[in-house]
Amino acid sequence: MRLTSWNINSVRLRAPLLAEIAEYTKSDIICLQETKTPDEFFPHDEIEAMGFKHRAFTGMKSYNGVAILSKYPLEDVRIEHRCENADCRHIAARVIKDGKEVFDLHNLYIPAGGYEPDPVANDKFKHKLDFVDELTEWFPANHKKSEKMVVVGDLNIAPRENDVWDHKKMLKVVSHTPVEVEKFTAFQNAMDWVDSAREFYPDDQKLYTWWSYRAKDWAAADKGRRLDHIWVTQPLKKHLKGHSVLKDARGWDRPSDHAPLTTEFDL
DNA sequence: ATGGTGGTCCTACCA
Repeated sequence: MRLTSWNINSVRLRAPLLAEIAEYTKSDIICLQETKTPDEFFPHDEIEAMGFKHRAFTGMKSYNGVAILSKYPLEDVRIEHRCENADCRHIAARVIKDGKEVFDLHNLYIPAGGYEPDPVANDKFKHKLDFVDELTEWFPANHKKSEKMVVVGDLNIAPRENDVWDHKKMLKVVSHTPVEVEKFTAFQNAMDWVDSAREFYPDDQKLYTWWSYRAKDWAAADKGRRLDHIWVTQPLKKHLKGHSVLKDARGWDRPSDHAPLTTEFDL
């Protein structure tokens, strides 16, 4: 089974690229963030044609929006809200293969947090920190570490030194500040989540999933950040078979600023 | 130090 996560930055605009990515990554399941599309305009026909007969999604006009596209049945779809806010940033479903649940899948889009890394001066940064805090409490309150679970998404935090192009320069930049990393780590530890990327690309290697649109030559500058993640609970760790970032997709025509990432399971 | 780009939807707002 191959599972991909991609911040698509408009599912309507980039449905053709999605088809290429689905084929290229041979994905059975694709989780999207920033679909930016109200549910009534979700591009079902194009996605059905890609072979994803099972879809769970929640969207709104212009902002946010998450979707799970699957070749396997999805059950018990849950649309969750954090921070007493109606934003479409968390959707979950049970993935069913051969009549049995293989895992409970959670697709997240954590707030980006604005520019100023100060929760007093910047409400967006406060929202981001509060959102992560809520997740840290919510998962253990609603699930057990012994469950087979997967969390994917644009978590908008690059936690490790080699998850950014320059650790020292990035310490004051939202996405890599110490307070974000501290809360991110607490969230990860709360369920003993396994970071599937770092199972295959150790901490001493640079690994990114996002490159700014504003860079003149994003590939040459390579000032990336690893903002997107695929985590699994401990019972799934032995089923991890590989991980890759489709960096090439960042260089395709009219790209998202995020590259897709794929984890392969022997499930 | 600043501004650099892109999506949505028409005016800013978000990333």
